[in-house]
Amino acid sequence: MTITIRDVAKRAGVGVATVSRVINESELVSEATRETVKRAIAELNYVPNHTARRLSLGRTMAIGVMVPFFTRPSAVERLRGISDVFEGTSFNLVVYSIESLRRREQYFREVPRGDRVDGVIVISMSPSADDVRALTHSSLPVILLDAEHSSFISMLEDSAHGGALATQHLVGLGHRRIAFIGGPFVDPFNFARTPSTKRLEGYRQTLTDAGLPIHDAFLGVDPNEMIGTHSITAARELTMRMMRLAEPPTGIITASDTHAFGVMQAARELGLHVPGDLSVVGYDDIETASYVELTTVSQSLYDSGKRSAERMLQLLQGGDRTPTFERLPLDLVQRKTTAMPATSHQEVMTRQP
Amino acid sequence: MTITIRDVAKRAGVGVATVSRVINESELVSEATRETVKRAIAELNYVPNHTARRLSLGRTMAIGVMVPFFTRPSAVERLRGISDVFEGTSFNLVVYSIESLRRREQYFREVPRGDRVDGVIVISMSPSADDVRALTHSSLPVILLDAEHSSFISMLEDSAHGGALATQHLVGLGHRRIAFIGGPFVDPFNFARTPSTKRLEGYRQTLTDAGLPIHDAFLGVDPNEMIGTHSITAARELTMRMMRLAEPPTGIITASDTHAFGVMQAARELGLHVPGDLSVVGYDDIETASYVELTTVSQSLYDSGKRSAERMLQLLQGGDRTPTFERLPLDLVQRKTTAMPATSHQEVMTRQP
DNA sequence: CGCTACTATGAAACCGTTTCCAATTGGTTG
DNA sequence: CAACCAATTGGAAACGGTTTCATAGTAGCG
Repeated sequence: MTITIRDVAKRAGVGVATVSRVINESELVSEATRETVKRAIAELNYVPNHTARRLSLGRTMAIGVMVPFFTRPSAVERLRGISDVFEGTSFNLVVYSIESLRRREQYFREVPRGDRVDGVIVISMSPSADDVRALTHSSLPVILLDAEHSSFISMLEDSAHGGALATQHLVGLGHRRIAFIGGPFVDPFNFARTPSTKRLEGYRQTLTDAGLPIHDAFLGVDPNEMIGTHSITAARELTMRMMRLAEPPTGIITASDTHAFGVMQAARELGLHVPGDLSVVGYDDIETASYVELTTVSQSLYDSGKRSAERMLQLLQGGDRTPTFERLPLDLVQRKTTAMPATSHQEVMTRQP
Repeated sequence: MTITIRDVAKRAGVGVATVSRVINESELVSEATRETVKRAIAELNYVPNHTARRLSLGRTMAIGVMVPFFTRPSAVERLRGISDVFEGTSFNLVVYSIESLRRREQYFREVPRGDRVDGVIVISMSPSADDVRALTHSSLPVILLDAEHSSFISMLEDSAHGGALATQHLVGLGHRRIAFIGGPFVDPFNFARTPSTKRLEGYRQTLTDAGLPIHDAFLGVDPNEMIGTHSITAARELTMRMMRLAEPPTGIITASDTHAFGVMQAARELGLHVPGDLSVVGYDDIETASYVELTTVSQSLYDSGKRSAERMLQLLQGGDRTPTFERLPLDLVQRKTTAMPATSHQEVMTRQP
């Protein structure tokens, strides 16, 4: 049915080995035969079978990215960075989207075997002891992005610091009643603490340092199990509730830009002006954040994706594989959703019993 | 190095064929040997080599999605729909992201060969004559999403109708000076007309039908070659220019939500209130559109992705492959960026010479 | 002119599965 | 008890490439 290397060999009147050499641009072929073979390839419209090649080569020319919910905005940004790097190479990018515990287990079992990819970038997942065994057993190069483990090259932001950055920004503007909305706090896939947890810690620490009280009513916990799913509506409802308190917050910091969008939606519905009546700080700096002029903590998602892919490329070319830890940069990007608290508004609200 | 089916066979004291039968849950193995083999597999921690299996089987258990710039919001939405469907099956999803003409050609040449995937979903690309040949030559099932060709099952919205919907909405609200911002009008990858072009047609037709004039100054052409790249800044600048006209538009319809975001950004910078001073209509209804309460033409991106994946699943199970055309539904989603034109503002502006 | 050294080439082994086909076994039937 | 049948089983041939290794041919050199 399909044309194989043998058909080409027959047509060109040479052996299969020679055809293979021509395909792989080996030097060991005379100019004359090379031409003959190339013509035969063109005439038959032959394309080498990828699977067969993989099998015999032992290499796949593909790198795998394992990522939970790859359509989440932050995942998309990182993937864009990774994709842009591999675009220029002969490596293919295979995205393993993890949307259930079953898939997670399956992929951690199968992908590292090395018969599917030549390297793995794991995003936003702390590998379990079993995972580590699976990953190290194969001798595949591994990079952890937005996660950390002593056995692998890891790249991660300092979430607590990020939470502190956001909080300090509001404190600096004069806010004294600052709420936090975020979650989930436990990763449903590996039961580890999520970055949200640490961002919350940074928030608490900053308030304490500033001598400000920590109110339970100012902690909004997104009850969703899945990261990024419906976090907008969750944040919207939490905000609604908070803003109806006798003494509502004047500023809200969030654990993700998506949460921040929910907060802003609630503000709109309540007729509150941002930042006049309420300041909002996001986290991640996804592309959309700039459309709506959201003040946010920038994770340089795109750049970190790019960086991890470049690092992977080095590893594939025999680069040093000793585990290193890279602290990703974090910046507060001030846009137009934060301002000094409106004292007038504050007074009006406090007068309510 | 790695353990193969032969190692298992040796350990279990059986032939490789038997081991293979156990793996594939064939009935033709006695209960006793099945147990022995299973134990051996467990002891050796054996996992079948995926590539070898593919080669031997001729099936890949993967379906490919070819899509330009898969991190574009609209592409992400469609992918999410597709991904959600395949999540429940044993098929893997392989995304072929097309970011250059070179890649486009490479993928159209290689992917349809059938040694990589068992089926192809092509998004937002009209296949050229060569592509059609390549796609039909292999006997792979093919589905076109957001594109149309008589040789394949196609699913596409009526862009002209969508452009008309948006325009009619503004006309109905009483707007008489309506601008259009969109582009690119030619797909850089296949030199075909883009949906933008047809949306523009719908806009023009509607204005003509309503007896309204068509001003050249009210046509904003996004000069970007690449779909979705920097369309925000392009739209922002086009809006800036338009709003400084002696008689600026009171409403702007766009060829994508991203363009609409650019329009809104410009409005904010000019101190114009949306929808009080300017009405804005987007196109696509990407997730972000609802955050910012953008009135837009909904393409049901997620649903269309889902639909195409389900259809593919049917084909893979031997479903009918005769080319059909499915017109995707289109709806105007009215949110909060459109309203009646402000007559006062209009008057003020028209008085300027 | 004979020997060596090197280049170009093809046959065959290999990668790790699945599957066809033949062989063995044990049980049933006439 | 011979013959036949069904149920298991294993050897070997695919699948379509790459690569080792041996060999034929040729050029260089003394």
